[in-house]
Amino acid sequence: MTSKKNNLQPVRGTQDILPEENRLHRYVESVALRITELYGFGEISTPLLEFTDVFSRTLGDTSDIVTKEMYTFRDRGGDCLTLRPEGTAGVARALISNGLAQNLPLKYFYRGPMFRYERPQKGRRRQFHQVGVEVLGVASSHADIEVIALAHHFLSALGLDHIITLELNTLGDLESRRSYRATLLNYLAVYKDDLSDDSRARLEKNPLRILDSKDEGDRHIIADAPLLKDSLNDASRHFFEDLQEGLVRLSIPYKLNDKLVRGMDYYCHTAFEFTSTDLGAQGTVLAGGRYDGLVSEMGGPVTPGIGWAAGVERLSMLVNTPPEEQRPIAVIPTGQDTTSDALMIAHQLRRKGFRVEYGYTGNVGKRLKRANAANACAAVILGDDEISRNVGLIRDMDSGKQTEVSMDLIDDFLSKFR
RNA sequence: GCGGGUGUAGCUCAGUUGGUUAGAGCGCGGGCUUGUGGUGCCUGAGGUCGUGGGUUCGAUUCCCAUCACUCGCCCCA
Repeated sequence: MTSKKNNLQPVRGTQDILPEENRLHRYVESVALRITELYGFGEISTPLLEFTDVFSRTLGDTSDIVTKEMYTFRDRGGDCLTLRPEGTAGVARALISNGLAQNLPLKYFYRGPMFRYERPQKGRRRQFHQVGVEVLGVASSHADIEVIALAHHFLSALGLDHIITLELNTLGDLESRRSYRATLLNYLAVYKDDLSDDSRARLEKNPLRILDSKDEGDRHIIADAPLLKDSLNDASRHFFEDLQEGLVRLSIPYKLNDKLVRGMDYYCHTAFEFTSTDLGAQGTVLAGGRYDGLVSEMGGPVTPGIGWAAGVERLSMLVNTPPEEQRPIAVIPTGQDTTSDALMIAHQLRRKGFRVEYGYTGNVGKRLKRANAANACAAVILGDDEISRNVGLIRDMDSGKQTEVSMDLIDDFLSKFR
C-alpha cells in the first residue's frame, strides 16, 4: 500500500485537500466573502493562466517571484504562459482587457489557487490559496485606510485579532524613493565589502531590499542606515500621516516598521503586513500595499491601486475553532422490506432541509454506531412494524430516549433537534 | 537554490548491537447483544520496514543514490 502510494504521489508542494480541511478553507473564504461584501467589494475571477508577460513585466525583473518562482511553460501554440503566482497582476490585466477604467473606482475581491515554485515548508506550498482585494482608481489615502480596516475586520471576524500585529511602513512616491535610493547607496558604499553576497547583488538592482535582510552582518550595517522617512517629500509624508490618522480614528492598532519593504516592485506609498508568531518562519498572514504604477506600466491608463492578499492555508492554521455544522439525523431501516420506505423518508426529510445520514448496510447496531460516529442528533428507526403502523421510532442520540411518532408529524418532531 | 532532521499498519509511534512468522495504542471488521450507538470484554484483517542499487551466506537494520515529508535560510501569503 505504501509503495503504491509513493508511486502515485502528488506533485511536490501540492496536496489533496480533504473534506475536513476544506471545511476550514471554506469557512475562511466565506468570512472573507461576507466581510468584503460589507465594504462593497464584488468578486472577480481571473484565469489561473496568463501570458508570462503579465507577471514578468510588472513584478519586477529582480523580484524572486519572477527570477525563480514562476511556473512557466510554452503551450502547443507556442505561447509562453505562466500559472499565476499572485492575484494583483491578473486583476490589473482584466481592468485593461475589459475597459473597466471607464467605471472607476472599482473594488474587487478574489480567491483561488496561486502557484510558486518554492521549497515547501510549513505554511508554504507550491500550490496554495489566497483571498485578496483590490481597490482601483482611488488616489487618496482613504482607500488605504478602508482597505486596511477591511483586513483588520476580516481577521477579527476569524477571531485572530489577539494573535496578529499590523506592521506599517511607507515607501513614498517615485520621487521620494529615488532620492532615498541615492542616499542609501551613498551610505552603503562604505560597507560594500562587508555586505552579504545576496545584499551586494541587491545593491545594483534593488537596494531597498537590503533593509529587510536577515543576515546578521547586514542587520548591523542597516541599523544605522538613513531612514526612508527622512527622504520623503511633502506629498508622501502627508499621505502617510493621513493614513495613520485614519487608522487611529478607526482604533486600528499598528506598529511602524521602517524596515518593511514589499517584495514586488510595483508598490509605492503604503506597505503593510499582518503577522503572527504562530506560523514558524512564515509569519506573514496578510499583506499588501499601494501600487499606483502597475496598471500604466502594463500599458493601461494611469490608475492608482491598493490591495492585499492573505494565505488561506496560513489563516486556516491559526483558526482553531472551526464552525459548527448542522448535526445530521440518521435514518435506519431494520428489515429487508423497509429500505425503500426509509429511502423515501430520508429523501423527504432532506427536501425539508434536514441533513440526513442514510446507513447503507449493516444491522441496527452497526448503523447506530455509524450514526453516532457521524455525530447524529437523532435516529429514525424504521422496521416492518413501524412501517405497517405508519410511525417512526425516533431515538434521541444524546439521551437514548425513544419516542414513537406518526409519520405525518415526523417533521415537526425532528425540528426540535435542528 | 542551500543546510539540518525524518521515512516501519489508515493514524501516532516502538523495535531489530544484521539472523526463522516485525510489535503497541488508536482506528477499522467480526462477536458477546438474531431491532439499539456512545463504556467494557473477546477476536480478526491490515506491512515486499519510502524507492532503487551496493556490501553480506543473509539487509527493515550497514553504505550510496533517489524521492517524499519536515524544520530553517533565501523569499513570500
